Amino acid sequence: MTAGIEDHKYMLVLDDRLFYRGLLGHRMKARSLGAVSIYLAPEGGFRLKHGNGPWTRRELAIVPPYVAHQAVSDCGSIISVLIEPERLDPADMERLFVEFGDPERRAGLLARLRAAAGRLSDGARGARMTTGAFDRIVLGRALRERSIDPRIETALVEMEGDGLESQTLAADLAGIIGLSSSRFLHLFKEQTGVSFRNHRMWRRARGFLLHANHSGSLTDVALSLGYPDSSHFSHSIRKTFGLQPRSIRIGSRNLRVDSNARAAVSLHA
DNA sequence: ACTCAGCCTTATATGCAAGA
DNA sequence: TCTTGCATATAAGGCTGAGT
Repeated sequence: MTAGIEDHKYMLVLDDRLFYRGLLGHRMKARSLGAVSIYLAPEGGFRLKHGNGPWTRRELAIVPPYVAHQAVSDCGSIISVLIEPERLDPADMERLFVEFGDPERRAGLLARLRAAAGRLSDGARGARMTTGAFDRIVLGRALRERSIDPRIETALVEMEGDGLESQTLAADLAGIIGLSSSRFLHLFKEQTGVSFRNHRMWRRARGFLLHANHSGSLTDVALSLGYPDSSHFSHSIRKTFGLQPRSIRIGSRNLRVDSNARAAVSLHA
C-alpha cells in the first residue's frame, strides 16, 4: 500500500510485443498505433474514444492497428500491451478480439494482465523473454503466427537487421527478393495485413519508446531513429502516440525498461 | 531546444488490364 | 495463378521559418 505507481513503472520491449505500465498522458490527443493495443487501468477504470465517436467508460479495451483513439485514465496511469500484427495469424487475432469482448472472461483477463508486470519483470532479468513466454504470461496462451511468403519474410528480416535508422526503399527490398516494386508492395500488404509504408513508419516511432527514459537532446534521438529533423520527428510521434516527444520523456522518468537484443539495437546508435 | 504550420516534392497505396 | 506495369490519389519526406 505504501508503494505508488512511480515505483511500478515498467516497460518490456520485445521484437513483436510490448508491455507498459506507467503514466498515461492526460493531454493525449488522438493516437494511431501500428499494433493491436490492449488497455486497462491498474486500478479503477478509464475512458476511451474511437475516432470521432463518444467517450466510453471502460475497464478493459482492445483496439485494432491503425485505428485512431484516445484514452484517459482515472488514476493517471495505464497498463498497455502492444501486439505487432505483421506475423500474427489473422484468425487468431480475430479470436483475441472475441475473447476480450466476452464479459465472462473479463475478470480473468483483468487479473492476469494486472499481475503480468511483476511476472514479466522477474522473468526478463538476465534471460531473454520469448514471444511465446510473453503471451502465456500476459494472455494465457501463445498466439499463433501466420505463415508468410518467404520472400516477404526475408524483407521483414532485412528491415529489422538494418536497424531503425534505415531508410530502405521498397524498390531496394523488392530487388533483394527478386520482385518488381509493384508486386512487392502488393504482396507485402497481402501477406502482413499492413502496408509497407505504415509498417516502416510505425517501427520507427516505436523505436522512440526505447529512448523514452534517456536524457540528452531529442534532436539527437530523432536523427538516430532515422527522422530527417526534430520537426518531422515531433510531428510523427505526436500523430502516432497522441503525445509530444517531450511529454513522453517526462512521463517516462523512473521508468524501468527491459528489452531483448534485437529491439535494443538502436539504443546506442 | 523544441514545437508547430505551411508548402512543394516524392514515394507509396491501390485498382486495373494484361502478359507469362 | 502469379506477376508486371500503369494511372491516379494520398501520405510521408524534406524544407523553411516563426513561435515558445
